[in-house]
Amino acid sequence: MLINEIAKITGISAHTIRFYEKSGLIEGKRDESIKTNNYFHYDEETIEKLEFISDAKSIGFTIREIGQVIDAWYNNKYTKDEKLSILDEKLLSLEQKLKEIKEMKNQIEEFKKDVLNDKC
Amino acid sequence: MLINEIAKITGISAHTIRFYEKSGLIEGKRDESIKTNNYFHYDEETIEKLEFISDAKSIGFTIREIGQVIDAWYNNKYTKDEKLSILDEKLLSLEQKLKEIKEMKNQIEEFKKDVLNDKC
DNA sequence: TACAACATTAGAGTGTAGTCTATAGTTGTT
DNA sequence: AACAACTATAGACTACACTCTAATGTTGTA
Repeated sequence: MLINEIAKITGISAHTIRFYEKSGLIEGKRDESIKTNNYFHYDEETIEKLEFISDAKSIGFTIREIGQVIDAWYNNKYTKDEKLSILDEKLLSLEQKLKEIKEMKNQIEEFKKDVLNDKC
Repeated sequence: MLINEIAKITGISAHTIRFYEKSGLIEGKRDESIKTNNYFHYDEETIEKLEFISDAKSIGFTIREIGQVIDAWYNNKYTKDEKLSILDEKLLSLEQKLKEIKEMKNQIEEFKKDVLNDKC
């Protein structure tokens, strides 16, 4: 797949995909048998990664954090223990986010009560 | 309270407090009886607001969103119905965030399984 | 073969949310 | 009165995450 095809599938613009590539989140391969151009080719795994990136961004992970998780998932940049420790750290921060969001829900429910009771 | 006192209490720098003030999230009052300076004075309510801002930022609300909630909570910029509708909208988006975070937790659990089973 | 549609790169520009600097004036202590 | 510590304002600067432009080259269709 060339960049525009994967862009269409994922709904992420070619510009942004190139930005993610420069940021080290994904990696296209060049077809060495083709000498006339140096187009990048992307595979199914890249689609998975881009979908993960969208999800992770939407919950507030930074590019750097997403890169760590992707490396822990796909690459051999880390040992098994390092991978597990990165993933556990992310799980912890997700727990924390869950807690914060639940607290915020309660607080906004309180605001609602105040509004209903004309207290503000 | 002057700016440095409220900064110390909330742990938010005076610079950032001024930035929030310019952004319309909080509002200091000037003491009209003092003619020699135009220092801003802040009250307990501003501390509450700043603490809310910290919490809301941490779960990914933008300044604009935080401003809406603060206006729905404290100001008479909106009618009762408008206030309730803003707060309900935020509750919905928090529900959505909860869902996304739970899904992400599951996905990272899957990554962990793959790492444990040497599948990546 | 013309030419639209695609590809690459470097680098500029945008919006958000601060963060810092410079300048100038004020307050409180010695 | 001197001086440190505070205050306000404007505007410059930063980091992040895009988003776009320009220049240049390649591919596929009429």
